[in-house]
Amino acid sequence: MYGLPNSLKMLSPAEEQVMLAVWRCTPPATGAAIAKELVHTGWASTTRLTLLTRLEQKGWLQKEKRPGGTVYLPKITLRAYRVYTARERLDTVFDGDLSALLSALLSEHRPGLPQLEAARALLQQQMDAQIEYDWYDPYG
Amino acid sequence: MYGLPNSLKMLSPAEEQVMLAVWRCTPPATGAAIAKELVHTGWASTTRLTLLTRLEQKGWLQKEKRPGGTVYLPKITLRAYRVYTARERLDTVFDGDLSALLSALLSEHRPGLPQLEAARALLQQQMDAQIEYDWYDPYG
DNA sequence: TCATTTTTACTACATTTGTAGAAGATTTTG
DNA sequence: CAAAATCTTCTACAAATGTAGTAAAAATGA
Repeated sequence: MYGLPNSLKMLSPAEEQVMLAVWRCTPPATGAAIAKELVHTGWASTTRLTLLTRLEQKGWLQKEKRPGGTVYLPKITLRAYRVYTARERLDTVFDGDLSALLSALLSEHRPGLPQLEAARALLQQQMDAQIEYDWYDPYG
Repeated sequence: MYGLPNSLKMLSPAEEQVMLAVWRCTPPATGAAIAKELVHTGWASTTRLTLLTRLEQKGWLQKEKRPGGTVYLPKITLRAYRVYTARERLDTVFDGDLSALLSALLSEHRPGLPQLEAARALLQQQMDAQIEYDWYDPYG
């Protein structure tokens, strides 16, 4: 449901920054809005534009010329990208081991209780669903 | 405690594969053992060696010539790298939001109950520690 | 130990990535 | 609308990355 089209390879770090900036904008993201989201990079405007163009060529964005300025529409949702990148790390570096990943995250970081509680609830919910599934599935 | 030395920038995908292969070996990792861990890549042996050399230059590995063959010693532990890369994704793509990351992981994947239970236990443990900390810390 | 196999060092090169100047097109503003 | 400010396109280029050949060195086997 959330996989990326096969043709989309991994983003380079600079490209990723641009995509994240686009996703941060209220759509449709205008050139100016994206620029604002990228001030922290200190890039020349041409650098930003080069990256936007490359992202369009690679199929991550769709550029649309409108009166008042060009807008850039993500072809991939942030949600899909998150699923993809999280999964990629889990499989590549953590051998698919969810608790190993979690443990790495917690080992340096002290998320607040609400964060932790929310995360735990998610897992609990997943577990409940799983149990129900096992219970009712005739092939389980 | 687990941060990478600042001088170490991110690994490229190919370099990461090599480091993962080295970590998979029982130390000390010999050239042959590493090669075995990388058969799936289909790389020419020179490709592998080029990458090993680059990793040494960049400070990820230490090469040691021994009678019987060179061995490669990781200067960075797998554990440290995992912490680093997990954290990097969390901050960059998930805005530091742990449950967002978790939710991305669960949305496509159906880890088994033991996996989920282990993960939940980890969180629970972290929460307990947190609560205790809040309770006793005079500055909390 | 000498030929055979394996490993390593050095070199090479195409592709991708990071970064931006010059110049033309567009938008904004007085 | 004309001048000023901004945006976009095209072009460029150095550095990093992916990939491997050639030849020298080391290990192995007979």
